[in-house]
Amino acid sequence: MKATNTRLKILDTAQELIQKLGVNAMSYADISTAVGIRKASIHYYFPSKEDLLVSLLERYNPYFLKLVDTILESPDSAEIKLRRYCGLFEATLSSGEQDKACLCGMLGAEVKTLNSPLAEQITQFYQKNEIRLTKLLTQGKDTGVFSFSGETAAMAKLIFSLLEGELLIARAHGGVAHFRVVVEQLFQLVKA
Amino acid sequence: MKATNTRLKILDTAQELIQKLGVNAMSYADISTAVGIRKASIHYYFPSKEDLLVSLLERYNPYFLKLVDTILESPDSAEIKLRRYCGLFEATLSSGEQDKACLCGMLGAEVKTLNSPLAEQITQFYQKNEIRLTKLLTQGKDTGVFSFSGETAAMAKLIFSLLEGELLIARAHGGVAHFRVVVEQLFQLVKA
DNA sequence: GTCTATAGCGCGATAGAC
DNA sequence: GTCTATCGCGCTATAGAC
Repeated sequence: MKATNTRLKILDTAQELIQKLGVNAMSYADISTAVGIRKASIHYYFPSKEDLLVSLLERYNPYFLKLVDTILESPDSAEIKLRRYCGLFEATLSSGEQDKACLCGMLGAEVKTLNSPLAEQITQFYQKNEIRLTKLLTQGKDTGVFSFSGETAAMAKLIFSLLEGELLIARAHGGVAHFRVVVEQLFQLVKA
Repeated sequence: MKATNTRLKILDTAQELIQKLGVNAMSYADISTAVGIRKASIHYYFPSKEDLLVSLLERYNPYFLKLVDTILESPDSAEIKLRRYCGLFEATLSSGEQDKACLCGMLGAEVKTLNSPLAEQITQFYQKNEIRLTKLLTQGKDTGVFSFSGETAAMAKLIFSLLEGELLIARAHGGVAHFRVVVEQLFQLVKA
């Protein structure tokens, strides 16, 4: 697991291509062009495409969840924390020069074309986000900044599906403006 | 008649494959196996893959929107209407033997790999659903069965993104049960 | 309308030189 | 580690027989 520069460039490029186009439209040829190496060199680091995808999620999931944990452990109010959490998704949509979706959102759409180790990594990403959102919402209710009917865990599932779906919808229709409208509406629903 | 039957079988099969696997994982070979004809015969009806996709949306969009209009024009309460609207999505998820997402939800994820006539058809599907949801919510507010803060149009966008996202998430994690939990939570948020 | 046959390309993957 | 060269496969698409 040495972090050579080439290896990192391959991972970065593959991730960007998947977030933009999807797994099944991303190819070793695309990566080799973007990185400036030959296809065979990619196989040196990642013998099969599945190896590449597994490594991608082994890097992405902890990375993203670490960002979430940093938000959760901050001294901010629950409202600010939720805004920062939504901001992670908005940043994905508007960073770089192209519209990107969440890596696990894209992979989720195409999950029926993937093998079990990958499917489980995707599922775990969803679960862990729901758990963290549940904590965040619980804190918000306890501190009196959030108020909504229904189960907190159900609300967490709702928010996560909303953000993942919104990321995919907004790329085709409405862009960042659409995303922001929906996030503001979400706050209308949960604010005390 | 026989010709028409074959054409319909091709469209049905292509739609099911896309809803399950995505556009870029669906192939003429898959369709030919399922329908029981040869690849060349599919090209007789749909010369290029893009022709097939355009025809698919020319059929799917009016079909789905007609179902929605039937719900809107019914004498049901706004709450029942919204339940029936969500039911259209749940039926997609649980009908047949396999998990399927919304056709336009799947295509939306892979929209960056599609040409402009298709991208516009997808965008229009989103817009028309948001417009109809806005009407439904307005009626619900006017009749006193719905009550929520914020703009009605923003709430419509939120609900549509939620349902599209939930369809994709639930296939990988939680299934129909997950879907139902989220829909129930949605009703907690909008009910007066 | 449906078939066989095939063209032409891009894909993931491997062998072996350097 | 990176390269050239190549394999075998699956893809979209076309030509032409029936």
